[in-house]
Amino acid sequence: MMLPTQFFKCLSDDTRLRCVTLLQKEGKLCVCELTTALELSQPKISRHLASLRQCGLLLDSREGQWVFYQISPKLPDWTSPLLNNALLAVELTDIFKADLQRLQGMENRPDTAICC
Amino acid sequence: MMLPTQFFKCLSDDTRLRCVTLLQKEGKLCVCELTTALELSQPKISRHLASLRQCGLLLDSREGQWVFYQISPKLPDWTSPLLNNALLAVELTDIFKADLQRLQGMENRPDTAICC
DNA sequence: TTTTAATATATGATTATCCGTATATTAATA
DNA sequence: TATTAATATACGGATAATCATATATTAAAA
Repeated sequence: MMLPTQFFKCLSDDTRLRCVTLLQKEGKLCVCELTTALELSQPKISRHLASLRQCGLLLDSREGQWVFYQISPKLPDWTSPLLNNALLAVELTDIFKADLQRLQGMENRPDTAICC
Repeated sequence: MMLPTQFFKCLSDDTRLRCVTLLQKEGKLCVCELTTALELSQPKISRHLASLRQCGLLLDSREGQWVFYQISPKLPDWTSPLLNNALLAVELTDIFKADLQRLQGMENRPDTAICC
């Protein structure tokens, strides 16, 4: 079960906060989308996603060669307003704006590739 | 200036989260009140309060032999809803309830002692 | 079946965090 | 001024977090 301190620890690292808020904004993203958006190494992204999955904050689902992550729908109720306010705070930062822009400018995104 | 990750790091430790939420609830408390409420050693409490003051989350003010701490009024706007929701989450926990009860049951609290 | 793309994990090193204990500082009081 | 109460800090050790690099796994495609 998720405890408040554990929840805040999840958001206390730059890489993790950027992943979580981007997922909060976009709903569902695969590892390579996050890697591109954040401009960080794949192992670094995977490692942080694994820790977020292990503590129950994120849910993963494999679709073919891609693994998609999303905010877990099973989180306790008190997390929801905190996640919303975290996103509102982070959206103000230049780092987040740049992450979102790189994501939207990314070519060959798996979601769009599937429908072609 | 306070950044989101730094803010969450402040709340990612049990001792700090208990102090911050108790201050959020009670407005202003001195070190010995927090030490009594949390049943932790004075140096441990002081060390965490110092780190919270250094990053700008708390404000301290000396009144005679006591040093009072409170949530800083100079925090950026995005912190306010996060602090409110953090309190709502923490208030549900047994640890917080016990902290509050010990605080309210404390004898010779400096605030009340002053008006005698 | 070989190869390639996407993702995960293992390893070892570095750094950060947290703690208990001892001691210093500050202000009030005797 | 000596003492006491409240608070802060210094020190050393233990534990945890983070990272870069290398390698393993999984699924698709050639």
